[in-house]
Amino acid sequence: MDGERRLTAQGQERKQQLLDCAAELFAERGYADTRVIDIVEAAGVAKGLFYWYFENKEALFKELVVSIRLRLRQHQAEAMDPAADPLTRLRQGTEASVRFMARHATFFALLEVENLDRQFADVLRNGGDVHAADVGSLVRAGIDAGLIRDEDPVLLTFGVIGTVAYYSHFHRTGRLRVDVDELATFVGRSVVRTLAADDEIADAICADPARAAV
Amino acid sequence: MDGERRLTAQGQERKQQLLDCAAELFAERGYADTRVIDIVEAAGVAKGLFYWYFENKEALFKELVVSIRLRLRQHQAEAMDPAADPLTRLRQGTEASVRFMARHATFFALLEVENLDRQFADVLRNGGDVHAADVGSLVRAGIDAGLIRDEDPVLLTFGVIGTVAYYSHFHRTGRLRVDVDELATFVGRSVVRTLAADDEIADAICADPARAAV
Amino acid sequence: MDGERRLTAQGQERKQQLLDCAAELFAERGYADTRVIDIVEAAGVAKGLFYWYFENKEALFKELVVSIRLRLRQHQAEAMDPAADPLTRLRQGTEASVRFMARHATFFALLEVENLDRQFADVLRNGGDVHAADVGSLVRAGIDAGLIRDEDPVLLTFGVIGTVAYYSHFHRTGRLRVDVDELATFVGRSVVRTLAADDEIADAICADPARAAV
Amino acid sequence: MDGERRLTAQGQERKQQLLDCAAELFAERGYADTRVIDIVEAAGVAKGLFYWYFENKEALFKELVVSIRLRLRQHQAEAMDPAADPLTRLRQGTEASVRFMARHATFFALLEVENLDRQFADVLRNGGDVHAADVGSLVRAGIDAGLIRDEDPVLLTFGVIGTVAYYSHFHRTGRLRVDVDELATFVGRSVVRTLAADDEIADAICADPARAAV
DNA sequence: AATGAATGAGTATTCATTCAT
DNA sequence: GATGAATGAATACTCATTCAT
Repeated sequence: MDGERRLTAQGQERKQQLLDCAAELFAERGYADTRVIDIVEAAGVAKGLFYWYFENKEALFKELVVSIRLRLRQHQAEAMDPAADPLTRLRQGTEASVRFMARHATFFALLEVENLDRQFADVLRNGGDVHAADVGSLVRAGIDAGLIRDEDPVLLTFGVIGTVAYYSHFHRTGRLRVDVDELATFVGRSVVRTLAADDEIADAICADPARAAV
Repeated sequence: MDGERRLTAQGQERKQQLLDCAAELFAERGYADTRVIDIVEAAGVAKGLFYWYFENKEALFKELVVSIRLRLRQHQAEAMDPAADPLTRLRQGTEASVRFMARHATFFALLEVENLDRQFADVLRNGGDVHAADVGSLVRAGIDAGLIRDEDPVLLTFGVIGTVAYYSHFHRTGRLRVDVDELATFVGRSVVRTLAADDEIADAICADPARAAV
Repeated sequence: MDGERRLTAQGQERKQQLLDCAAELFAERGYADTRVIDIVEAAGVAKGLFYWYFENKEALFKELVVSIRLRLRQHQAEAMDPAADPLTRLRQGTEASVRFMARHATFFALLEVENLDRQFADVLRNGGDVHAADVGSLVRAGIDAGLIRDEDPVLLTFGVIGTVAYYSHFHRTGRLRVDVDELATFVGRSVVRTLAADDEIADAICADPARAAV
Repeated sequence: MDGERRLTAQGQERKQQLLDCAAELFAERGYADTRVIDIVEAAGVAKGLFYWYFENKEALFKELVVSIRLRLRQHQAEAMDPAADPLTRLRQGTEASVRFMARHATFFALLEVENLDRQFADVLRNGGDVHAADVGSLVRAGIDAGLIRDEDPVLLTFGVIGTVAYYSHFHRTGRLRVDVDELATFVGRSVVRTLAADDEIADAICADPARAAV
């Protein structure tokens, strides 16, 4: 109704509290199986208060998604050495993504709602497109630099995104029982090897010990 | 209560009809947004008949999942040359999977429910595990034959599965606008390149024109 | 539809089989919780056959009630010495009733439906009225003979009926854990004592060892 | 889930209103034939509110049963002279019960569900057991005092309970068309006469004009 | 800001009964 | 007589959202 409600500091906290409780519950049970009353009970407030902070359940979810996407992107940016070559940057971004997704596993379970619920297609798609653009420009730069195989950059781009997403998924759902560090390194190298124009380049990039610590 | 109802030929047809209608609707609108009445209306029968053939909505869904998994596996088996080396077989199976999933895109949208709905975790997980075992044994054989990089076979296996799944997903959801043949070939090669012990092997396997036509 | 269908000998048997199965199930679970399909499954026949023998579920129930009532009445008649005085006859009838109801406990659980389901009020009421008339005439004869207290015969009559019914109920439902013979004797004496004009008469009647063996 | 919801004064009223409406409807049509919507419509509230106050239809019914039982017991307690002998107290309790059950005939029709619906067996049984214990201790005291015949106290106890229940039943269902006062007096005397050790005692107790006016 | 009572649209499931074969 | 597929009316319960206080 208000579009954007002006909140006091205390109000901000309350809202964040609701967002956090909701995120955890959504991740645990999924969107449909999490009732508004579950969220407010987890936060220890009355049902009516939910609608003081959020338009409705859907709005909260979208807010959650946008915020997670944003934080992931920031994390990736911080992990990538601006001075490095595109393929190294991709490796760094990949490792950072795997780590971040493992650390916020509950959050990312949410994003997979995408596949199901048409009602969220737009928010999710939008976030995905931004990410695809980020990766895409690196891939193109890598091709131009002769580091990455000269194939359809769109296909290569989705390969990178998919690899990260799927390994994270299997890790999160417990099918892949390995250490996060090991996983991040493996996925980073895997991406490099798939993209690299030849073995030599791949080996060189993979050998580089300077990987982001985030 | 009945476990397995004995059906006449006509009954079998009716049941299949309901399964088909349901599959289409599930794919279109998702599981939750497809009501039982939608299914029976699509089939042109009365509501009560649904419960003659199925315990409930959930049971129908599970039956659907199991059947699709089964058909995919058969398709893969047919596509793989029993006489070929493991890596070639993986390439054949990968291509066949991409094609099959593209052809039955509506069906496979369903399988992604997995991520969301805990109530189906077991059926879906089970199907996934069977598949993982299939791929895993090929990967191991490939490593033994020196064709595949000597790394953790479990990680490699999930890389293959994830690559196929994600490319199919992006293709199905329209983010990847390419021809199925092109996609299948690309994914097949991509998998080979990621797994192959070195460039030479990868090139040799990828150059082989003898790919399954299914 | 047919009102009265003409049945072959085999048909009669089939019908009786359905009646027996139904009686047992009704007694176990009550009328509402016994489905037609439970009855036919218990009898090992198809659902449709039920409606060959009975108008509907309600009709079967009523038929059951009438038949049980009839048998009880016959049993009582056989137990009562035609030559005996009214109070002795009441004692004999009472004992016989208790025994019969214990023997057919499952049947009699059914009759208590009366209290609940308005739809059966008439059949049940009707049966009860016949019984009340039987007992009533004995009570009146007893009063005339000076054996029974000179009070409102209607009240006394319902006292007899109620005493039998309630003791049988408590026995059937397991609240009263005594031997049937003991119970029958006790109830018989109890009725006599309540009705008898004085202690002497009561003692005399109760002392009489000649009780029906049915 | 909530166990016991904390209610405001207004809430208490609303809940009682629903209980009252439900009691009336249950009595009129029986439990099964009273739909939740009938109850809320009678109370003039929305369907959903029912589930704010009660877990479900069954829970409301059980609450109703417990409350009626409680009130009956209080009524009996008030009617019995603490200084009187056990047999007199039984007579007083009996008369009070008959009056109370006549006054709340609609309520007591409900309790007879017991016979049918296994789902309520426990609540009802429990209430009945408490009552049986109350009566039982008086019976035993009467035997010890030489006022009551020296027979199995359990059998005698159920005789008292059954007599009251059955007379009330016949009265409620219209088979016994007498004045409540007359009925109460009659049942009281009848119980006394059945229990009393001899005529003299019975006559003495019955002659006592000091009966409870409740 | 906060409460919690009130609303009501939405849906899976049951089961007696019918009927073509 | 017998089968079992087909029908459809009937109903309890959920939960997002609103609103008076």
